[in-house]
Amino acid sequence: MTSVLVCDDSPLAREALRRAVATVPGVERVTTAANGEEVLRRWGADRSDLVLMDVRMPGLGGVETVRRLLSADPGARIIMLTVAEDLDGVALAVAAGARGYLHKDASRAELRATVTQALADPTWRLAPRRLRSAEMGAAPTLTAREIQVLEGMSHGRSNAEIGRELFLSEDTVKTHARRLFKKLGASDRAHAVALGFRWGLVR
Amino acid sequence: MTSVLVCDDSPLAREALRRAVATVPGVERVTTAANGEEVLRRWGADRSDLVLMDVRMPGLGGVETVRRLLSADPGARIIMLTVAEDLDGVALAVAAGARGYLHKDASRAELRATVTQALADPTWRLAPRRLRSAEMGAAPTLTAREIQVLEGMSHGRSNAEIGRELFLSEDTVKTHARRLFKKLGASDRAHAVALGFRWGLVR
DNA sequence: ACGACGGTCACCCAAAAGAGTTACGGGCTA
DNA sequence: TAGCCCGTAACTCTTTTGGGTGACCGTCGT
Repeated sequence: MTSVLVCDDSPLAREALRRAVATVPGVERVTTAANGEEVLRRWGADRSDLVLMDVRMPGLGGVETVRRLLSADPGARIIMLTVAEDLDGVALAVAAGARGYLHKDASRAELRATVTQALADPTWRLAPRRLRSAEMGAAPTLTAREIQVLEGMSHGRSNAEIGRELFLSEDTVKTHARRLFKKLGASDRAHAVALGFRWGLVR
Repeated sequence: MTSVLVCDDSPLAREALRRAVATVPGVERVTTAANGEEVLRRWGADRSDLVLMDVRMPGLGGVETVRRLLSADPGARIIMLTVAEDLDGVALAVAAGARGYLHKDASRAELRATVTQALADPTWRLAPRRLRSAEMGAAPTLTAREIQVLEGMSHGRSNAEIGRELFLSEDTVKTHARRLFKKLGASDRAHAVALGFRWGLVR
């Protein structure tokens, strides 16, 4: 009897989570709790295989609940739920023994994948997936020259300056620039530099 | 001989951190490394009492470096440095054994307090303080508007487009642009975007 | 051997950017 | 209250950019 406990103080979020978790293959029962106290109170009589818990809750916070739950039952598997960059909460919860965390704005698929994983592997720890939206995976390939030009741009040099530096004519630099814009899908040099940073092509 | 090792791939941040840490009472030596490999390579011959390490680094990431460093020397004390909502990194690093973390935009006082605490108490763990004030070292302070304009630039928008987006005239956007260039020491928008990334002002 | 690609360069042209300057109102602070 | 910074805006003037296009020469792989 595989059961999951969802704990969140917001009824909307709780319900949404309950429904999402219920669609995970293998999950036969999903119970909910509105706060940490409720989780602890019921844990003795009714344990679940996995707990999804909001980091930020009124009363006992998520972190304190993790601590108490684990001291009562060291085998409890807990995944924290978090909105935004709740660094403190997540870090503390993980330090306290939570297995991982999920962004609340993670996709349903994301949530299900993580829950599936956590249920399948009792030793599972921290496989926090953050959706990299669309295009991640197709890293644009710039030539060495193009990278040099992009780097020049990132150092605030004009095309003419880059040309002097690389012993090229300004026109050639412009050609490289145009080509790398195309490859990166950049609309101008500032955009190209930003994309370069985001892709890890320059620093 | 109390020594601290600062590891960050960004020369700007590294230098700023080095200077800030050097002002902590009791710290006699501050060494720096540009990447995880360097830290590990030097650790055998030259250990420090505390390591400040960027979460996000090329090559061995901060997290992997933490793992390896701790498996080599379980007593190593490490504090992660992070920009923005680097949830994955921080959570992983803490799970791997880092003692805590610091936002890169924490104030200098913040940084010093945490380093002092970590050095004073070998058992210290996770006292992540988040302060707003900013200006670590020479970190330029941009106004909200200026950041918005910089972000617009990083998305490849023209001044006119940014203006439309923010309900400003193009001329006003240009004014903000000129001012933020001055603050960042940028020679053009591409340079400004690069510096924004290097300082962690945009992503 | 042909084609694709990369590196080099040139020319034209419209649009954008950047520098300099001025200005006004609001808010905070010394 | 005077000063300073911020946000807003406009104006001028010069420089730079970016797009389009065409071209020549290697190298590589098919």
